[in-house]
Amino acid sequence: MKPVRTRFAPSPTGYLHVGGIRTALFAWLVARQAGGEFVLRFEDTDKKREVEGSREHLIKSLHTLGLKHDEGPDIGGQFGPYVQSERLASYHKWAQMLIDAGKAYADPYTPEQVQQFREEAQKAKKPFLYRNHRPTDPPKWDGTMPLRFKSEPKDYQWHDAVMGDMHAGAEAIDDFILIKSDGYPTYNFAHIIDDREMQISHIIRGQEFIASQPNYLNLYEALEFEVPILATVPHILGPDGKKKLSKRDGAKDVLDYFREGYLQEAMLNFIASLGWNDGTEQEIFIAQELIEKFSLDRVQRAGAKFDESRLLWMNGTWIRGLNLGELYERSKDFWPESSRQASDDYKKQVLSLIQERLKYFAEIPQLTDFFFTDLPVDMQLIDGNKQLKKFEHAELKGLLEQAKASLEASDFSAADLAERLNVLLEQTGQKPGVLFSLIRIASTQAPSSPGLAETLAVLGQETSLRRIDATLQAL
RNA sequence: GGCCCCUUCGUCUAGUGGUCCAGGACGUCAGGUUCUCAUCCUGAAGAUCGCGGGUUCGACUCCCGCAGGGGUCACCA
Repeated sequence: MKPVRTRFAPSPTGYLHVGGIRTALFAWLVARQAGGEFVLRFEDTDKKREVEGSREHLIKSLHTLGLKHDEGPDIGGQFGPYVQSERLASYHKWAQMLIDAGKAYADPYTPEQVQQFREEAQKAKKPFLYRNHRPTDPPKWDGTMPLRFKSEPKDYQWHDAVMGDMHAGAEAIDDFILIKSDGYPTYNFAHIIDDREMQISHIIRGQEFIASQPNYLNLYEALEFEVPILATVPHILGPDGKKKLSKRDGAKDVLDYFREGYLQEAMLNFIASLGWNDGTEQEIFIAQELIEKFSLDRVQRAGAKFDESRLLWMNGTWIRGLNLGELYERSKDFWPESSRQASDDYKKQVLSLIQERLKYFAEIPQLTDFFFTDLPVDMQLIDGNKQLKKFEHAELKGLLEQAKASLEASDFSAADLAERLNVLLEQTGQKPGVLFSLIRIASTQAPSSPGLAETLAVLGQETSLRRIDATLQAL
């Protein structure tokens, strides 16, 4: 049994979205499960499409999700370099071997001529096959023309760890380009050489490569390479459920989710369970469980739609599961401006009150602002309240005066406050819906808040009474 | 158009011939938890298993056809 070595091989052409990161996650899980290596490789053979800074961005995305690679451009490894543009000598060496064996030849046509062949095929409603135009006496390859693979078309059957048994006819095989006229290899050629030289055991990649697989098999044969285990992962579809999730259609950068305060664990859990399950009814998985339970053959063959509401739920579940100290550490960048002067201890008290209503950290400001600053008295909160609007302001004022008197005598522990609120209920003969709403609105000026007694306890006596006074004056 | 892949509640899915007039989760709706929001709990609606044939005593599960969706047919990956 060969050691398991998986790879994630993005081209540095931008950021990583949820669909891309899932392929990386699966590769990482397979490696970790087997105690193998997870390799990062940059496929930068298209210099025109390269985006400045995307290499760092890609690495950061991977690491933020906890997908640490064992070998890669930034950390090296014994099979480097891990950047295709630095491996040109290798591609040319193998290309020369193919030429010598009569299995590769120079493409004498201009791009315009090839394009014309393509259009003719299209017009005839036939698939375009370059090999139908294969030159009988190609010139010697001097590096200024593309180098093409001289294919040997035939039927193929192969096994895919996700898709199962696959097959394709000889018509799927063509003379594809190995080396472009700029001297760089195509993906089709380079990845095969790299995977061989880096001793990659599993190729886990997106569905867009399925149609090329017969070509690759043909090339493996010509090169006399062993074919790695193949696993084709279906695309994640956008919310419209049609097209694959793509940057062009506004798919979010995974780092954007972290900027909004999604937890790494939730994201990992969500992405893994999009199109994969362990056969039980378990929904929440920690990374270690994913490593233990993941298997390629339980990955769905159909593409799954990206459902953000499920991610939101999952993130809330993970937030609720964190202990307070951990939650506080993670949420530090998300507190509102108004909290700047507040102590860590105070903020932790606030956090414990909102923990169960928090779905992602970017909500913290709107959930907590009133804990840090006196909001202006908004009579609409009272006049628009379905319980309170039935009362005259004078009546409400009387109720609030009674409440104030009781609160003035409280030690402001949550227990004492709860007790006093109960007594007030009896004394005034009012329903909680009336009395509590009134006090809550007066002391927070927020449309919603955590439980009344706890909120008052955290706000403290001085602040609570000051706000109640402000409301009394407005009534 | 050729080739290839896919098709179970709105969404993610369980399901490998009878235990499925289809189970779970998200979402939605209703009720409960002394106020709001959220959590939590309970309940409800929601899939004639894409359609049509067959095989079988019996099919979501096997076979054939069809339709729909997707991928691909680049000197992009």
